[in-house]
Amino acid sequence: MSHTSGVRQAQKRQTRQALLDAGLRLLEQQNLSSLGLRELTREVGVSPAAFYRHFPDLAALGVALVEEALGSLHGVVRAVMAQTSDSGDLIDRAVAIIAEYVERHRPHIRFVARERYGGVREVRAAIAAQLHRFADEVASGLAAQPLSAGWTPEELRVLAELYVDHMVSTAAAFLDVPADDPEARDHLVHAARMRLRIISLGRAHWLDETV
Amino acid sequence: MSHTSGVRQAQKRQTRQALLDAGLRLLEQQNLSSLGLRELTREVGVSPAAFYRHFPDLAALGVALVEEALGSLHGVVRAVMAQTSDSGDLIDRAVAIIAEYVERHRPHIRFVARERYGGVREVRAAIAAQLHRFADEVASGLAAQPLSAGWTPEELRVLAELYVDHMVSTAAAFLDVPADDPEARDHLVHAARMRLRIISLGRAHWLDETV
DNA sequence: TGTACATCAGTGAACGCGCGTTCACTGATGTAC
DNA sequence: TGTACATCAGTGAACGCGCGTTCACTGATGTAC
Repeated sequence: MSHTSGVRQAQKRQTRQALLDAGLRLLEQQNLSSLGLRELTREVGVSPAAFYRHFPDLAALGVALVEEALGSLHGVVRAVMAQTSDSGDLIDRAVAIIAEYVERHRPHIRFVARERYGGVREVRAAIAAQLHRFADEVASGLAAQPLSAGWTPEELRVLAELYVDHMVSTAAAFLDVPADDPEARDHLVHAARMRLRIISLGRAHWLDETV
Repeated sequence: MSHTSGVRQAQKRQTRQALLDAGLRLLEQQNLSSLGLRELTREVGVSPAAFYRHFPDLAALGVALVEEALGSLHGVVRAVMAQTSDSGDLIDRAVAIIAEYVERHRPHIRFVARERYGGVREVRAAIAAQLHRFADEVASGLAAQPLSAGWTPEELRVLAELYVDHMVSTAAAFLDVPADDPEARDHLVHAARMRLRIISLGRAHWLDETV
């Protein structure tokens, strides 16, 4: 029908996606820098040479996986930050959202945790850029809150990074919880909430100190 | 002279240490799981087979590097925690100590950051065990402080983990600062202090909430 | 002190293996008329 | 609609290479007497 859709184009996209999916699957057990090109194409069921029709090398596939893993989280972060107050309710909801996101995207999150300080420069840079964007989004969400009156932009930025750090280390902690251990999960949820409350309490009293 | 010293024993230790040193050097640029045994022994100047006189495989060498990297930090952590108050002074000193430790053990810290969620199970487990011990040490240091009156052991543990998390992510951030950029370094020191102050403020007001 | 034997850290050659990349190709899809 | 040519995703064979591990060995160090 329409020449823009294109059977060929659709099939190519399909193979590309199969490479990404198989890569993610194989990367649950290993590093990107130890993943083999032949190992990957074998898993997909195409010839090794076919890989080059989609990516110049495995680093480029890794960068694409970063986008897949974190791209859709920006909307989530902005939505959470748009909610009004910093009450206990909001904290509980934020933790629940992180926990659920990790559970539904476990391989993606594991990949990001592994490669954040991993051996492939391009992938490290892509992850750092995404986390930087998260901090931007949290910072501008914080700036809109009444509690932030009297804070300099630099101070808000530091606070935002603290929240993002907390989000990352909480997500990484959830990775270690087996899917069938709700008790350990609850324990982690409880600890994450407490940590967030401590940070938020510190935030509320920050200006006391200097006045 | 003494049969316990032993020239042979000393030479063996020397080669073992050369393997560890060369490993650390090579791991500045790559993962443990992509480090080659032949690559390592070539760097040291021994035959590939010589490696097996010291370690069963590269994972065991990784575990030894974890001990080398973090073993000596426990004394430092306990010393910092033994100091009396949670004043601004103490925070500044703690941050300075982290910054200095990272600067003096850059390759070790980089290795730990890389392999914390890396591809080698034994090494991940060794790092997790060390961080667990740090949290224990911080928790028992906190318990001795007057400010901790009214806290349950579980709450103190969560707080300790928050401090350890902060220590880890601060150390990782210092890794990205080039050695010849004191301005970026100062910026990081400032941000790390602020984050620690926010956490400590939250700690000081924790009991307000539930009273 | 001297001698005869034991230990064992390190050697060097050999093995089979899977790797990343290249290349000319095939045949289904797309395009022009 | 039908035909002739262009495009290009995927093939399969070939390449040279470095890998981890094994093995019988060598020769300096250690030990017993």
